[in-house]
Amino acid sequence: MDTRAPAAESPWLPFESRRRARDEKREAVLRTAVQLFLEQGYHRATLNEVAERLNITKPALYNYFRGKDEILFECWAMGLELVETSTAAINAAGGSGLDKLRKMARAYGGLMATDFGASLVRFDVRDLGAKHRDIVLAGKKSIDRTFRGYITEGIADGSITPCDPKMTAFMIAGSLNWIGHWYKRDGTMTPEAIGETFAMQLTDGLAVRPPRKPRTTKQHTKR
Amino acid sequence: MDTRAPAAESPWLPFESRRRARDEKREAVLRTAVQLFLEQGYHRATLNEVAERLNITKPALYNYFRGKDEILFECWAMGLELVETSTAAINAAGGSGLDKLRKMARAYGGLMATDFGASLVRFDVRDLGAKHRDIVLAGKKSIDRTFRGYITEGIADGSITPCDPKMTAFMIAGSLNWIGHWYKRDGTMTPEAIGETFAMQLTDGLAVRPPRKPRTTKQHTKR
Amino acid sequence: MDTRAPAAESPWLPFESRRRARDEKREAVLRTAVQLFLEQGYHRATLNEVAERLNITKPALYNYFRGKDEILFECWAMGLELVETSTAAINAAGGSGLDKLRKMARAYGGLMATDFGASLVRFDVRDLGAKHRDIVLAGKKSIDRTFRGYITEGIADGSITPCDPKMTAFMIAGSLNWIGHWYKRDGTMTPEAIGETFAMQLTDGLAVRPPRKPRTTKQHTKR
Amino acid sequence: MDTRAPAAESPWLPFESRRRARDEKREAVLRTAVQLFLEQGYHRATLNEVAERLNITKPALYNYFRGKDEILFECWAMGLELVETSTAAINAAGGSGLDKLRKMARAYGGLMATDFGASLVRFDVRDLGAKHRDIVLAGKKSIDRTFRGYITEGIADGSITPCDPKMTAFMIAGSLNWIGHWYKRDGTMTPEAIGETFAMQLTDGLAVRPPRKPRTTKQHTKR
DNA sequence: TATGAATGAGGTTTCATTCAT
DNA sequence: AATGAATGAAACCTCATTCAT
Repeated sequence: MDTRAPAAESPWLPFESRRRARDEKREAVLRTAVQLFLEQGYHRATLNEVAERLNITKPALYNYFRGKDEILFECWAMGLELVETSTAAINAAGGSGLDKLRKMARAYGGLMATDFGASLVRFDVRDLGAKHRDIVLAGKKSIDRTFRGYITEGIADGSITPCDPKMTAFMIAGSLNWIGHWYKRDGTMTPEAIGETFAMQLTDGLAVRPPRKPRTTKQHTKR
Repeated sequence: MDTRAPAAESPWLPFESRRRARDEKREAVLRTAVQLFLEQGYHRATLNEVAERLNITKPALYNYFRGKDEILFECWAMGLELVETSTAAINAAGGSGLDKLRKMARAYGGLMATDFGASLVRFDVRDLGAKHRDIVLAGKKSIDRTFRGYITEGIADGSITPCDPKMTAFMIAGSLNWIGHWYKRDGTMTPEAIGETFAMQLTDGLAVRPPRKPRTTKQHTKR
Repeated sequence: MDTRAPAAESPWLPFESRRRARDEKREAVLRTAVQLFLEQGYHRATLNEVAERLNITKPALYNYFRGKDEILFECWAMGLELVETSTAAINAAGGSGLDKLRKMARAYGGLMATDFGASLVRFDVRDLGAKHRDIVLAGKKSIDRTFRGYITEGIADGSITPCDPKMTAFMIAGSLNWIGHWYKRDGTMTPEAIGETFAMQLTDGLAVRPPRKPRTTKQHTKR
Repeated sequence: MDTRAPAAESPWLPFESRRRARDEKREAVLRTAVQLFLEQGYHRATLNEVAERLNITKPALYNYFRGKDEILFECWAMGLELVETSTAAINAAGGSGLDKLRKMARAYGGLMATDFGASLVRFDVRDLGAKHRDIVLAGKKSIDRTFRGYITEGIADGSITPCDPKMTAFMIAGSLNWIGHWYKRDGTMTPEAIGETFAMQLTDGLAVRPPRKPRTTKQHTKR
């Protein structure tokens, strides 16, 4: 019942603004849904409650999404997009393999403390339709390839100690993924700090170290 | 398999053997269920299919378990038991903090490639009743404490480079937990090998290293 | 069958009428359910049959009630309301204790020949949830208190022969309650007639009688 | 399997005693069942719990009864038998219609405070199979006829004020039946006392009274 | 675009009952 | 006579989804 009349000046704006309104609502649904899905788990969460939290009714959701599993898919899509943005930036910035790996760990670790980021590891691809599932699996594979790629690169350019890239990627990514499971927003560390810590410590063992002088004093990252 | 002749000698054996039969069946249910739950996810898996795979009918399951969620709980309980057995052995063997941590990583990583081990990280505690949930959460907390304990010990005894035990434990355990998500039985590496690899690489960065001479030949991490 | 034309005049009516429609349906469910419950007994009656009789499907019932036992509770609530209405009217009208008791017997006895009235004595409180059960028990207690109150009043004001109010109330109410068990709608007596008969005969023995002259002709109870 | 040899002296006794044992067990089942049925209601009570209370297992019950509804029927049968015993005694003793009615009220009222007596009014004939149901209905009808008969007799012999025997019987029996619903064993009045009170008060209004002198002092049963 | 109402499908659970031992 | 195990039937309930308005 919005009765303000902008229609006079431009027959086009209302359409635009209407579309924008629509997109905003769609996003609102998504943000609410992802929270609920994370809170209660996809299966226990009901569309009814999603709707309730948005002060609308269940069928209204179907104006924005084709069904529950499409909402789920979009959560994943958002997460994947965030990751891709990060990797694009990292690739663009260049640097050694180790550099990139560290940046990636930092970024990805941070994302894991995010609703849409956590979606990547807290939801179950088997809840998706075949088509969507394939897309998501492709996205996850791509992330894995990114990690492995940086490691391989690093080994090649000498910044990373030789190792099995596949296993090492699993190790690092697994460690970061797990953040999505234990991170609580009320924790003491910010997502960035966690990403940073993990990035350093995880890659510390991998860095090719310059010959050290006999230790005299302890000189360490933390503390 | 038990071919010892029963009834003749003792009226007591049949009772024993009956109880054994019961326990065996209970275990069979559990093994079938955990596989199905892992395959399809707890919510998609139906008791009907569990029963079908066992060539019995659904209500027969209720002879062994009080309900679906009790089956789920027992999967967890099995996993926790396995972990506890491992830690007990590790503690009994003694050694430096680093030693223990490595052994733990090896054992725990190996378990993650196991059905009941994977239960610890693939299922959702919110699917349990309040009572069972508390037990499981306590168990998980205990595992976390074990990891942290070994790290703290190691720092104290000088075998581990000082670090934040909490974050480090999260890192290591997370990395190992992730095995439960990606490991497929058809993979090329045995669970033990994976546990071994992870154990070494994860703890390598933590080990306090003797002063090194300038590198001449490659003699890296993997020892 | 509301035939007043709605939508033209007011955008508000449709809402009203919709709400009314909803209430009417809820009531229809209740009337159908109470009949079925009385016919077959609460446990033998299935929601499926309730739904069938209403030409809807079972889950549709859940739009109006939270579950089978809530329907049961509402039957009771309807019955209790009817009784309360009666007692309110009786209290408002005033009169001697005996007067009130007679009116109450008449009204209550009549209700027992009613679906919702019979609910009060034909259903089992143990089929209710704890909360609802408490409400119903309170309601029953209140009815009992009403009977006893009238008797006590009557004794006090001299209209009723002294007696044990508790036992007498049990006696009278029990006698009336039983109507709910044997009354069949096809019987020869109307509910009102039954109420009347019971009211007179039950209270006749209680009435303080004026000294009689030696009986010469039969002039008894039935008046 | 029983190899103790009492057989020598009498091949007949063991049979007798075995049958007696069987009957005793059957009765024990019945007593336990009727209690449970009254406590929880027929449908909520499970054979499992009946068996548990008897320290046997569910299938063992089937040695004594053909099924749950047969147990229910036997409860009724016990109740009916008790009533019939009473009426037989009353009839044998003779007396006026009023006398018999009073005795009957006393006896029947007392029975209602009994497990098997309460069975007559607390259970639902629709839970029985058709055959058993017919038997029970016949029994209830017979009880009704007995009440009506005494009343008719009393009217005929002048001991009871003329009235509608059908309604009066309903009234009296209903009042007594209700005892089965409210009587709790821990109450202050014994079953006999209740029967007595009800018998007197219920029939008091019916008795043809001798001309009374103007009341001077209150002289009443209770208080 | 949003809603109330209704549906279909399916799942867990309970229990009386039977059967082989 | 008694048991453990298993079954069949059915009931309640939940929820995503659709449809008419």
